[in-house]
Amino acid sequence: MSKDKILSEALTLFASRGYEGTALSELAERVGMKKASIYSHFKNKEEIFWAVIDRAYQDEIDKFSKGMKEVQQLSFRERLHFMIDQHVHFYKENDVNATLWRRMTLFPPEAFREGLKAKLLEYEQQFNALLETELQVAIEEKEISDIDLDTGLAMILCIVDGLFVEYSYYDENEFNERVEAVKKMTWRSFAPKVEEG
Amino acid sequence: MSKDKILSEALTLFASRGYEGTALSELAERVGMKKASIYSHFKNKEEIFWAVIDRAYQDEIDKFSKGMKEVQQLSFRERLHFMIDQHVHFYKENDVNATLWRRMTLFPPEAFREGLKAKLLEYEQQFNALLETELQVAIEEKEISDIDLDTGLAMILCIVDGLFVEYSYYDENEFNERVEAVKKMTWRSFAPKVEEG
DNA sequence: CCTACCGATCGGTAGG
DNA sequence: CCTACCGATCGGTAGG
Repeated sequence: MSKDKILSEALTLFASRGYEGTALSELAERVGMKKASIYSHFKNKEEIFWAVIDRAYQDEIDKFSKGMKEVQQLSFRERLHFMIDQHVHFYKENDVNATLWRRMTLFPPEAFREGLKAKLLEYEQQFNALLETELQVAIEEKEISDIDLDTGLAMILCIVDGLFVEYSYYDENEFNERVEAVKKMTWRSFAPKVEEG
Repeated sequence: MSKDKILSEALTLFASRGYEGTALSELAERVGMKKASIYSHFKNKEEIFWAVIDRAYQDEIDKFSKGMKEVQQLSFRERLHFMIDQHVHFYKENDVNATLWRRMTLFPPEAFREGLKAKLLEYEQQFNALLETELQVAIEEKEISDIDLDTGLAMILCIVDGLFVEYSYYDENEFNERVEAVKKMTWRSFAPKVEEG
């Protein structure tokens, strides 16, 4: 269907050039139609934007929650590393989606700032709920130090956000080394003080 | 001088709307002249861009190295917290400079990509050299665990990058709490395992 | 530093 | 899904 084709080409363009930087004439050319014909599928450019965003958002949510179900039986340390890896994997495999997300989080088109912020907080809440349970169980079972939940949560989110940024400005090898370093250090920050890791 | 005024207004605009998103007509209006008059100070838009970038780069370098000199006598734990605070302070006080820098790093205008990358690596090398010395001394004096230098470096950079992202999407109170949480956890990741912090 | 202008391109519409 | 447009705005120039 050409509506899908419009959305997937728009995703690529919005991610690489931004919203205002994307011309509908170029979008049309990639899809293989004239610019005016786009308007028989979408009301205007803004409607295309939100359709693209909604799709990218659902993709991210689905992949993350599916992944976490697969590692329930592992230790907290392993689940922590898995969580970080999974985000990294997302940046790599799904480069366009992640780039769009990154761009729209950091530099939203002025008019869409509020709407995008709402979507982001929605995602964070789902992520937080999941993480909070993880931490609580790990503390109760003495897998990690008795850390304040919000403190531990803030740390993991900060790490994930930091790697998110760094992915786009280091080359693959350098980035992979950084991921391993950060996983190691992050575990150290959670580990019970008495045992040496 | 109106050349300075052009540069400082251009900084604000490039940071908040990006290069292509900034219209010379708006720049002129903010400066208080007509668009055509800008061309008596600069050859074209591109020349304004590089003048702005060069200035922002020098500012960032100067402020960071000046700050670090003032805390040489403190403990590593305090210097670590100071470094994080200083970056946070930089985002807050000097929001425009930092925002421009990050935007141009992550989403450079296509034509300027190579030139910008060179500037970034230059900055990172200076930052790394400084951090490396900090870590080495702290390890030798047994203030922190015997951690691989690159690993420790990667951790601090990741934290700083993560907080940068988060600064733009949390409100002030929430953000400040996250900074404190992250400082605490980051210190835990460096601390010798035997002493409880 | 200004007025007056240029060609190119933007998002969007009319009408088929 | 097309041709043929629209007004608005872009970066930049001529000439004073």
